[in-house]
Amino acid sequence: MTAAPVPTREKLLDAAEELVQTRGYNAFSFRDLAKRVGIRAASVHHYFPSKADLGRRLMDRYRRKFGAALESITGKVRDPRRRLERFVGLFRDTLRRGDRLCLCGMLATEYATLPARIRTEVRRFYGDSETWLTEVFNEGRRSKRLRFAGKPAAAARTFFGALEGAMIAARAFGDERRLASAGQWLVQALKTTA
Amino acid sequence: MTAAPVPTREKLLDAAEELVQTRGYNAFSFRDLAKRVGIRAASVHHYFPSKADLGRRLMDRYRRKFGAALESITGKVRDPRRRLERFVGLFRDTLRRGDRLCLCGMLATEYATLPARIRTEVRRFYGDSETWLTEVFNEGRRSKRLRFAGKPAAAARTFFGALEGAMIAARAFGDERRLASAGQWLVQALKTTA
DNA sequence: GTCTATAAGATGATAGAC
DNA sequence: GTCTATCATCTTATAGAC
Repeated sequence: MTAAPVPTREKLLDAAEELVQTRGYNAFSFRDLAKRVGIRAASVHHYFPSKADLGRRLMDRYRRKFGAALESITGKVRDPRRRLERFVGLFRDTLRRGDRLCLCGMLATEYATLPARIRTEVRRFYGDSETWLTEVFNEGRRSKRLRFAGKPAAAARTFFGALEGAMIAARAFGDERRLASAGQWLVQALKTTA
Repeated sequence: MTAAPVPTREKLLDAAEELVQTRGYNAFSFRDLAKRVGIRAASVHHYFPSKADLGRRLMDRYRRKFGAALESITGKVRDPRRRLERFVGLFRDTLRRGDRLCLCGMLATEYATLPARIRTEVRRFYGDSETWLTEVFNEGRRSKRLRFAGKPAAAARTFFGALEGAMIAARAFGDERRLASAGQWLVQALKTTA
């Protein structure tokens, strides 16, 4: 039994993902990236013609992976309240794996400086996440497991944004409990709000 | 009656503030900054020896200005719920003034790349804001104008982080209603949560 | 696929003239 | 205070050898 070798392209995406999640798109270079993978900066261009292209592929892959994680939750967990807790768990896992932020939150903050291609991917990630959450809030209201005022889509956006914000603060303070606490507070509020 | 001329130092801080709030600390240069003020990049060093120093002064000034705005709210508005609405209003005003993010939220996202001096100022901003909000939540619970589970400090952190996150998304979508909607949702939840 | 070499420009910062 | 000149380094990207 031999482990399949990781293609250089995947190694590059993995390393770039970590760099963007921790430092940001504007704060890493092809040099940084190449060094981590053990090749030269020029060789990165063989896989990704430009930095903008790399950024777009990165966000695209991240969105797909996140989407798969959401599908997994949908398949395994029925209760809307517990689905939200699992959603929070995805953010917590990301933060724990090397003080990373959500790639989407990082890039959204850098939005004004991003190439159009990457911007589109960022918005798509918001769209996917909010669509999934909206469905959870819909089902939660129907089954009376979640109580909240207003439209489910508004609750979904607020919930998602609140986690992004909590994650950013949690990393700045080196205290992951800030994220967990925000998640608990939000779910608690959704149990009891009229 | 002649308007007092704005000293170059203030002009630099104003221009830098706008640049960091929109583009980020890592995405602006002394050249960008100097060009906006009408001097050369080298001259900026006369006022701020290094970029790190500029960043620190910037965050310090921003924190003081924001603190003054909070004091003003405290002096003018009694009702805790309305104080929260005014707090949200500060974020909305910032976003409207040229699609700016909260300086603190921007720098917190870039935290991993920041000099220690700036990091300290970022955490101080969180501290000040959360302290003010905690007092509002305390008073709100006492007067039964705000209802929420858990400690006031936890509610304060979640509230603050949620606005930071909503602001980031609102700018990416070019839709300030995303911020207003999140603010309303949160305040609404705080009226009715057990 | 990876390299070296190179381009053309940006970056933060300093020295010293005016 | 502001400038020009300069530095050493980094940046994204391309051309062409191996």
